[in-house]
Amino acid sequence: MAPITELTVGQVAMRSGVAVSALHFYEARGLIRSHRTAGNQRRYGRDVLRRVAIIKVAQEVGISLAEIGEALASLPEGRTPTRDDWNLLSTAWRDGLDHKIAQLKKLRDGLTDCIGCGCMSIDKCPLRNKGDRLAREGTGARRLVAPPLSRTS
Amino acid sequence: MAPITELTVGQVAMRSGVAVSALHFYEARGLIRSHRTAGNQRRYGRDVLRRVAIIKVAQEVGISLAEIGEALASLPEGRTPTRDDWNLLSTAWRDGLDHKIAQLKKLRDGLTDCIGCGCMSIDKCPLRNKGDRLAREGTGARRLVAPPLSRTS
DNA sequence: CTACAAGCTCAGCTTAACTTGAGGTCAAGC
DNA sequence: GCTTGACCTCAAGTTAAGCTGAGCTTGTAG
Repeated sequence: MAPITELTVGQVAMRSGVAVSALHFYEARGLIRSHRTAGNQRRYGRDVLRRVAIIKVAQEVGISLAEIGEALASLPEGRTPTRDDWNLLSTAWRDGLDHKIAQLKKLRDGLTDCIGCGCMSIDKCPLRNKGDRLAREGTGARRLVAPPLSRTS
Repeated sequence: MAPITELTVGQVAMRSGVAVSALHFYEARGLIRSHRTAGNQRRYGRDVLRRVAIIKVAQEVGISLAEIGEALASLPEGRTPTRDDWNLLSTAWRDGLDHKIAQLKKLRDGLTDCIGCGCMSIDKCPLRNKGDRLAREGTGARRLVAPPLSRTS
């Protein structure tokens, strides 16, 4: 019982809930891959659905596409990823999330005290100092949150 | 012992750790205010330092400038904000932060289970469904994280 | 065999949050 | 009185993460 192995962009879009244009975009960024039919149309393997699902989930917690791309790149290029492959990835992100949660908690707990207290000089305030990494990260727009997750690479 | 009440952009930049251009930008967005000298140069009151500090802190937790602006707008325009004014503001944000932390925790706890289990179809997976609000939020770039905080207005 | 939906590519628009640069002014030291 | 550094304004560039539309090709259903 050979399952329907190949999916068109439209099908992937429908099933994953992301727009076709977004899929094109992810592919251009190397987050997902496809091969082409004789008529130059994209065909995706089934695992693309899971990849896309992960992309969405990761984005929701503030991980940038670039970082997601790095993580996904750690998955085997040739074969379909096993459960272990995925778990490795999710474990790595768990650490990042833990860190982020801790960060947010500290901010929450410190905020009320700190805002009113006048301690907010750059050097002394714990709130300010925590984010110093973010302070200088190249030019252009800064990411809104996402502290660099620990990378496995 | 009259304290140095007036600060130049450069001084504010140095003390707050943000670039002069960013201060201009915040001012254009109405997040901070200044008056001008005879020679058209900006002069800031001391409370601008705290405002800027808050802007930075809030940004680190993923609050957009627009939302920060709204919150800061709740501060009294005329007089220097009292401690109570600031506390009101921080309390409002605390709720947002609490919500966000809870969200992140649920994600973290669900991630490892969910990624490997194949449940990630759009309809069934709790991870996917949680973020549905974010899925359609106008055109253009989406914010990376920041679920709309409860506004006081 | 002819519509018409679905694909394809490529260029350009969008938002957020700034930065950079050009071209000109202000102020303080020597 | 002049030079130098800090300011000023305004326009345009930058990144991320796509969306939109034009113009053209594929594929499939009637």
